[in-house]
Amino acid sequence: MPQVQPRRNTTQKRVILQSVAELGCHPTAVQIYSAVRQVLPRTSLSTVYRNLGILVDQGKIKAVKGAGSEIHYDHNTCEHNHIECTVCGRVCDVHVNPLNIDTLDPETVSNFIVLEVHMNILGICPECAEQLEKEKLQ
Amino acid sequence: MPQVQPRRNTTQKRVILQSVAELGCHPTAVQIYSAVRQVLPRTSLSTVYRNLGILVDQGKIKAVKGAGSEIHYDHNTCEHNHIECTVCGRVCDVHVNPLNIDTLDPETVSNFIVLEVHMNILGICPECAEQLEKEKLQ
DNA sequence: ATTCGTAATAAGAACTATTCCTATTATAGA
DNA sequence: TCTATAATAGGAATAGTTCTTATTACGAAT
Repeated sequence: MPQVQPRRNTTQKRVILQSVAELGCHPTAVQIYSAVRQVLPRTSLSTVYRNLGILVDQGKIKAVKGAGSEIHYDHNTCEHNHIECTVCGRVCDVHVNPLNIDTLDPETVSNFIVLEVHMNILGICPECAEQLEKEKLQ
Repeated sequence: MPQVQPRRNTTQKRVILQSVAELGCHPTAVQIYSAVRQVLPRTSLSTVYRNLGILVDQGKIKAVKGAGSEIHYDHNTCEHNHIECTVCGRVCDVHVNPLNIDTLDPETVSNFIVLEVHMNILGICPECAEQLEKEKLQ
């Protein structure tokens, strides 16, 4: 059976968790790394990645995969979905009624046991839409 | 304005498209590469990636991003969603009523212009579920 | 408070999936 | 058939993430 590892409460781990919460808008590992280094300048990127993994395992944050290749981290662990700007890559929250897992007909899900439903919406954020409008007029 | 490049109809491109269709269940670039090399043994992986990109641009296939880090390719370009096995990584089709983009309240989508809605379901496929059952009994 | 075992760290190497580069090949139009 | 150049094979480069290892520092037990 899987051992529960002891977990030390290090400064790095605390600052990393705090940075994810304070940055708010779904930062990437590198953005979190930059924020953490303003407080603890000797922090390494691998420490950031390792602790993000631990925090995800502990359910304290969530990892969000979008259209891009980077993983974003979310301090809001309540069930919700995301919308991503195809221009600037920004990720925002969306609260649409989730599909009720239990009402899914087994045949429509190829007889899979359904665990999680993720909805990812692609779009253009208001700022980028405005910018595109300006460029069109010139 | 964007130039339309001339496109040559090469053997590699034809075999790559055919492989995506014949492999059926959402192959990755490496799986397509293996299949193509059974017909054209000197094909390079970069040729596979380049042509997959062209075929996606031309709307002949679709790229599907799941929970894993590899991109899967889908010969079915009709709108549908996917379910992915968290054990073996297999991707299958799912036909659930899509969210109607036009009925979304602007405020719930942070005033984004909505372009596409992707639903990705995570679960356990029947084969892996059976395997896990067996292991549990031992 | 001090000691000590070991979890966590910093630094950078390694890895994986994908994209880019360049000399060579082969397609399609003349 | 000839020719211009798009596409190819092969491999280097890149980006994001994970792994390795010597060193540091947390916290339990003295």
